[in-house]
Amino acid sequence: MDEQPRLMHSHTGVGMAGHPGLPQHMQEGTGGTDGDGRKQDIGDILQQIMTITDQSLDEAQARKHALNCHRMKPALFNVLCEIKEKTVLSIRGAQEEEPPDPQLMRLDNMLLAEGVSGPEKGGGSAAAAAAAAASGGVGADNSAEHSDYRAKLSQIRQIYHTELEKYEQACNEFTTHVMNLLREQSRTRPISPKEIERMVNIIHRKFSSIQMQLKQSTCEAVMILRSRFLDARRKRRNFNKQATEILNEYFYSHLSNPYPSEEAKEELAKKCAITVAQVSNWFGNKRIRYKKNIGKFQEEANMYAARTAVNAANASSHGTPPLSISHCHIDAPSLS
DNA sequence: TCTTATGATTGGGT
DNA sequence: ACCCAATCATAAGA
Repeated sequence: MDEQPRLMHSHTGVGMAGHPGLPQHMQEGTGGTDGDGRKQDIGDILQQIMTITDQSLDEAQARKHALNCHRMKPALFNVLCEIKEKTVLSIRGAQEEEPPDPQLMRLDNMLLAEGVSGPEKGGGSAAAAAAAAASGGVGADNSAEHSDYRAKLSQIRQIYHTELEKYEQACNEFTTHVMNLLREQSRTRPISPKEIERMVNIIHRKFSSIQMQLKQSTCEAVMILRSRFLDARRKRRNFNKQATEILNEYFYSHLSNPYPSEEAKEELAKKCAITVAQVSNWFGNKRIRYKKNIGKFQEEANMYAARTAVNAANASSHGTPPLSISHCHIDAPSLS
């Protein structure tokens, strides 16, 4: 226990006043008497350092060894650690355990939803499905339509993952390095395991803040990609022929009242593999455009009327008339 | 390249 | 909430 003080005061009485290596203001203490005492100690130590010789180095080495091997050393370090722990706790307060950052959670959720941070293939399908629904593409051209989107998304995903891995690796390397360093130092200065843990936490927090930046920029990239590829207006695709025929068939066979009910819209949407909203859009467009130029659509109207008539005839010859076809108007309709 | 067709959006009305 | 009308932006055709 008394080794340390002896070491500190082994060469007492040699003041530091006027020492060439020290700036003047260091010597003119403004603190109280306690500060003066401490400065005196520091002066002693400095003086010792200045007068170190090979011999004294050996001597110090021997002393250090002796100190390390002292039977009371663990106890001393324990006490010192305890004192340190208390001061640290009083300084830092109770803000150790912070709740998970809501913004980080939001970013995580979004990345997961976009299939960037999720499992390799499964996550992507959700975004692809959303893309399909938004663009209104159907069937075969669907996959071709979004292969580009998916390629870009997976590119983002790859960059994200490699970066994340890099950060993680760097974090782990740094953490182990610091831990080793602290463990090494704990032999010569009091460091409690708790302190090491705290240091590790600090490092992790730093790295996770870097990760958050990565996540944020990834999110931005995905949003830009989405807005570019999924803006249906930009990437408008015509409905396929079959869907258009189904819609036209309904329209011309209900020319007197071309307003499908919610249920009818749903059925049409299912048949055409498009959304109900798209069905509504189609009918809205069709009605207005038909009304604007009935003449232009006359041929089309006749064609569909004839076709439905043929269908009806065929169906009735088989004994089962179609449910949906009630009547066919070839004349000008009642749109107004 | 210019024109037309077409799906989606917007704004106003009921 | 639904519709109409105008408009946008792109696809498809000439």
